[in-house]
Amino acid sequence: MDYQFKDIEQKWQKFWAENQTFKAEDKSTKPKYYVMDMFPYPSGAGLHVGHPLGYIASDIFARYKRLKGFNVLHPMGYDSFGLPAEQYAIQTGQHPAITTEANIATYRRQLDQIGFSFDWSREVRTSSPDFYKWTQWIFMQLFNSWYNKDADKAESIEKLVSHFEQNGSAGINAVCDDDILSFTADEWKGMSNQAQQEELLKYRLTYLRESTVNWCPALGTVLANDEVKDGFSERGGYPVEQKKMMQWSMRITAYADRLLKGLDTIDWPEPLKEMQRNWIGKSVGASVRFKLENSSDFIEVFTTRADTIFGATFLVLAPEHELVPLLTTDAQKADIDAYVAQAKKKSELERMAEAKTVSGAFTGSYAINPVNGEKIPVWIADYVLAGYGTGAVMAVPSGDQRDYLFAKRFELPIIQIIDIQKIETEADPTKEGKYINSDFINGLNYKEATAAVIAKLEEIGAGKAKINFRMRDAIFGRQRYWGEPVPVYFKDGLPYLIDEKDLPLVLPEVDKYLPTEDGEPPLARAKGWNYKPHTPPVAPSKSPPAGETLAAEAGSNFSEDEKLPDYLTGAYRETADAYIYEQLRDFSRENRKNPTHAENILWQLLRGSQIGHKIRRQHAIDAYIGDFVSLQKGLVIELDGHHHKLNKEADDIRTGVLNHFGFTVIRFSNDEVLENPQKVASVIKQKLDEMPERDLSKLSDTFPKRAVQVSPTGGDLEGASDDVEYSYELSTMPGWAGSSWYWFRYMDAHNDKEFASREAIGYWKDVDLYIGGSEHATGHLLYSRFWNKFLKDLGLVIEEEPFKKLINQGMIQGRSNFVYRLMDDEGRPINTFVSHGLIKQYKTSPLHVDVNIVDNEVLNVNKFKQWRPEYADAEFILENGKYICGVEVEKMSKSKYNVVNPDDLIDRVGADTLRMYEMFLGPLEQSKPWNTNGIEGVFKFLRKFWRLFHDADWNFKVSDAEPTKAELKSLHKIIRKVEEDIERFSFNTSVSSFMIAVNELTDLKSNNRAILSDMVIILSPYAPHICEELWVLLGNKPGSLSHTPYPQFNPDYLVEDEFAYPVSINGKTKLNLNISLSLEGADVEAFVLGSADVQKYLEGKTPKKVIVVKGRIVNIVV
RNA sequence: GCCUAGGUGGUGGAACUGGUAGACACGCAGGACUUAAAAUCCUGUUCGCCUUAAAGCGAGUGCGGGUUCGAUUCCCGCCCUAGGUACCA
Repeated sequence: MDYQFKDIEQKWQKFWAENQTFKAEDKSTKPKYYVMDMFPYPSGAGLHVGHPLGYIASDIFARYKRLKGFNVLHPMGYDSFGLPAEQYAIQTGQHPAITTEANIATYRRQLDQIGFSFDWSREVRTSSPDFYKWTQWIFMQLFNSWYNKDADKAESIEKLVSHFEQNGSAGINAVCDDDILSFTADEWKGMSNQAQQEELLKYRLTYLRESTVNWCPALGTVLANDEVKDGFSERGGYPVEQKKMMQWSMRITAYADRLLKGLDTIDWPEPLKEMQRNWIGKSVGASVRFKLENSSDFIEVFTTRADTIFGATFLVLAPEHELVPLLTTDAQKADIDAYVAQAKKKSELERMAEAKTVSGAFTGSYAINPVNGEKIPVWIADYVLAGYGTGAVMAVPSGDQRDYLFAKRFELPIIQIIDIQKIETEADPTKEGKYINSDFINGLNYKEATAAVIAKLEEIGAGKAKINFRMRDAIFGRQRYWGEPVPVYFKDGLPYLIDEKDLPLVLPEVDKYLPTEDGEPPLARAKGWNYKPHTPPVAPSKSPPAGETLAAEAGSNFSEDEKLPDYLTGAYRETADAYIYEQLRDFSRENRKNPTHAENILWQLLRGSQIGHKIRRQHAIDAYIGDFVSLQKGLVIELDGHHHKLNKEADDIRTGVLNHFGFTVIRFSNDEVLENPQKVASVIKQKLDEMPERDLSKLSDTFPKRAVQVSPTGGDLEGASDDVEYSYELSTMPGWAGSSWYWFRYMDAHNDKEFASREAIGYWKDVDLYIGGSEHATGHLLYSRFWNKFLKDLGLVIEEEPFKKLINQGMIQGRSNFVYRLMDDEGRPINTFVSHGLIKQYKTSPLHVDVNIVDNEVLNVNKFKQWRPEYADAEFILENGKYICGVEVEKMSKSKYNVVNPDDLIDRVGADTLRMYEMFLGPLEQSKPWNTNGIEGVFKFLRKFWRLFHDADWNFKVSDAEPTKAELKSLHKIIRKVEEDIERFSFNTSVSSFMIAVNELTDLKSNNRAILSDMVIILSPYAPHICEELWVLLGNKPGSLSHTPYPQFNPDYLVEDEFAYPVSINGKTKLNLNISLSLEGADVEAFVLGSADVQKYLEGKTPKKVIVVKGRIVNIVV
C-alpha cells in the first residue's frame, strides 16, 4: 500500500491513548527528565498553525529523551481562567465555565491529531477547584509569611510575632511597608488584636495596600503594568486611567536581589534575561540627605553618582513631592501652584511627548550641600518622577544632560568636577579622569572618589550607600469574576484567612458577570456568599488566653474593669444569646486586653462614668462586638481602622442588625481620635445627653431570644453559628496566579492532601526544559520564579529556580495575500482585478484574499469566484496567463484571511508532515511568517521514506543481508547528526539531514532491515505515526518503539581512507585532489606540489609557503 | 537614546571551535512518462562575462576598513531590520 497517512495516524493516536504509552512513571530507576510547554489559554478561536510550533519541538525532545533512556514527564494543561471567557460571558450570559469547557474540548481534539506524547493523566486546569484549592493554599502561605533580610529568606509570621513578644520591633530587618511602628515587647503585648493584625499586615508577603492602579473603566478591572500599552489596555485597546484602590499586593520586591542573581544560574535566552534585569532595575548608589536652610527638615535624594556631589548646584523635586508645599515661599507660591497644577493635568503620554522641553519652577527655598555647606536652590520639575527613588534628585549639570539643560534654561551654575570633562555644549558623564573643584576627593579617580564620598556621608550622618530597585510590588487582584477567589474574609475591616479546612473556596454563582451598580466586583452579586468561621476569628499567632495573668502582664490601665462578669447573668446576658455570647466572650476579652492605640486613648476619656454615662468596652450584641457601648441609652460607638473602608457592605449589615436591636451606631475614625480625643469624647457625651434613657428591665423581653439547646452534636448550634458571617474578599486573583506554580501540580496532579507530595517533588525537582513564547518575559516567568523561591524558603520544594533551560519559540506571523481591484476614474471600484505585476499601470485598491485559495502567490481564479457571491462574475487582467497576488507579513488573524488552520493541513498531508514541516521552516527561536509553500517537499520525503520499505508494487519488502559500508555510513552520519541537532535544538537542520539520508539510501537502493530499523527509531520523534507503523511492519511489538534504545553511534563507519582536499592558491579554491588520509602534512604538500594540475595553476612560480590542514584544506601562497 | 538579537540566491534557510559559501527544500526553466491532466522521475538553477560545447575568467554573505596563508565566522567604524525599554537620577 502507498503511504496512507490518515489511517496510520488515526490508528496510532488511538493506540497511544488506549495504552497510555506516554504515562510518566512516578518511581523509576531511570534518570528523570521534565519537558514542559507553556500551557495555553483555551481561546474560542482554537489553534492556528503557529501555536503547535513549540509543542512540536518539546514533543520531539521528549520522545528523543525517552529513546535515550530517561523517565520523561511531558504534561499538558490549560490556563483556563481569564478575560476572554468572561467578556464572552458578559455579552452572552453564558457561564465562563461552559465556554471554557467547550474550548478545551476543541483544543484537545486539535492537539490529539498532531500526535503529541503528552501524559494526559496529569492534565491540569487552573479553573478547576482541585487545582485552585492549592493556588489559594499558596496564597495563604504567603499571607502567613514575612521576609527576613538577615536570613535572606521568607519566614513564618509566627516567628515574627514571637520576636515582637520577646524583643518588640527592635532587631527586625524585614522587607515591609514604610510606615511600620517601632515598639517594645510590652507595647506589643499591650496592643489590641486589631492593632497587632494591622501591624502584621505591613510585613506579610501578600498584603493589602492602597495603591495607584491602572484602572480600565471599560473592562471594569485593574490591569497589570504589562497589560497596559501607552495608556490603553493591551486587550481591547480601552483607555486606562490611574486610580487609587485598596488592592492585594505580593511583596515580590523582597526577592528582587535573588531574582536578579538567579538569572546567572539558568540557561535562558539572553534577551529574556536582559528584560528581567531591566524590569528589576537594580541601581547601586547612595541616598543623601540635604538639610534645609531654615528648618530641621531635610530632602533625601538617591544618586548613582555620589562622586559628583561637589558638582551639585541645585536640587529638583517631583511636583508631587510631599515637601513642596512646605518649601514654597510666599513669593514663589503663585509660580509653584501654577506649575503643579499644570503638571497634574498632563497625562503620562504628554509628559513623554514633551520630554525635550525643559520646564520647572523655583520654590524659593534653599538646602545645604552636606559635603561643603554650600547653599543651593530647590526647584521642582516634572522630569523628576515621584515614583522612582525618593522623588528628588541632586542636580549635577556637568554630568547629567537633563540637569545641564535645566541649568542652562534657568541660568543655574554648572561646575566642572573632572579634569577631562568637556562641558561647553552638553553634559559629560565621564568616569575617567581625576576630580577637581571637589575638596577632599580632588585628584582621586572614580572608584576612590565614590568610596570616599560615601564614607564621609556616613561619618557625618548625611547619607549612606543604597541600592534602589525599579521593580514594584505586584498587584494581586482583579475586579473580575472568572478567577480564583481570594481565601480571605473581613472582620472589623481587617483581612483574615479562612480555615484551611474550608479550601477550596469555590467560585460562587452570580446572576451577571458585571460589576454591581456601585462599582463592586461581580462577586458582590453572589447571594449569601459569606464566611462562617469554625471559631471566631482570632489571629492564629495569638498566645492562648491565660486569664488574669496575661491581663496583669499587659500592665496598663485596665485593672478595674477586667474582672469579667459571670456571662450568664447581668446585662451581658441581656444582649446576646448564650451560644453566641459563649463564642464571642473570649474574643471580646481578647480585644479588651489588646486595644488599638486609638481605642486605648478614647477609653481613658470614657471609662467609668467620666462623661456622666456608663460605658462598656468590647460589648457583645448579637453576633457583633461593639467597641464602646452604652446600654442605658442604646448607643454603640465604633472606631474604624484604615482598612475599614474596604468593607462598607459588612458595616452596613452590622449597623442594620444593631439598629434592629434598638441601638444607634456612631462611628469615628482612628485618625479623628488620635488627632483630637477630647473632641471625640465631647461629641459622644453630647450625643448621650440628647438620647432618652432606655428601660433596661424590659430589654430582655424585647430582645429576641433564641431557644438554645446546648447539645454536643450540634444541631441548633450550627444554625446559631450561621449568624456569625463575614464578607469574603470580593476581588479574584489575577491571571498569573495559577500559572505561577502549575509545574509542581503536574508532578502529582491528583493529590488532595498537598499541592504535590514531597516524594514527587523530590523526584522531579524542577523543569529541565521549558518551551514557550517570550511575551511572558516579565510576567509569568518572573512571578513563577518568585513563587518557586518562596516555596523553597518554606522548605516545600528543592530547587531555587523552576526552569533550568528555557527556549522561546519564535512567533509565527501571518502572510497575507492581496488582490487589486480596479477603480474607475471617479475612484469607484469595478469588478475587475489586476495581477500584482501590473498594478502600477492602473488605479487599484488592494483587498485581502483568503490565503487558502492562493498557491505560490498564484490566485485560483475559479475558487476566487466562488469565494464571495459578488466576485462570481469578476474579470481579471492577467500576466503570463496567471493572476499573481501581492504579499505582506501581518499578524495572523481572521479579518486578514491569512489564518492557516492545522486541521486543514493534517487533512491534506497528515500530522507527521505538519510536524516535520513546522520544524523545517527555520530555527525554532526565530520569528517567521507562515508559508505553506514547501510543505510538499516534506510530504514527498515521507513518501520516499515509506517507499524504502516497499517494492514497486507497494508490498512491504526488506532484505536481511549484511549492511554495506555505504549504508552504514549514511546511517551513522544521521545518528550522530540528529543527536547533535536535538541537543542544541536545531530541529530544522536535522530534518534536512533526514532528507539527505533518505536520498542516499534511495540512491543505494537500500532496503536493509538493520539499517531501516535504526532509521525508524531515529526518525520517530519527528514523525511518530509513520515510524510506529513501519516498526510493526518490521516485526516489532506494537507500541514498543517509544521506549526502545536510541541507536549507538559508531565513528568507525565514518572513517575515510581518502579525502578530496580542496587546493587553493592565495585563498582561492582551484581544484580538488584525492589524497590518502594516512599521509601527514609534509607528504601531502609534496603530493600536491607534484601534481601536474597544480603546477599548471602555479604557472612556473615558486610557492612562498604551503599550508596543510590535515583532512581539511591545502593552501598555496605565491 | 539605551539594551538584546539579527542582516547570506527569486524564497525559507545551511555552513559545528576561522578552512571548498549557498547544504536541504520551495519556486522557476527544460526534459521523460501520459490522449491529456494529476502524480512520479531526470537535468539545470548565486550573479556577471566568455564559449558551439567542454572548460574558463571575474564578483559575491548589509557598507567601509583591519587581523590572517585563508574571514559569513574575529576586531574597529557605520547603515539597516526586529524585539525590549526609558526623563530611572
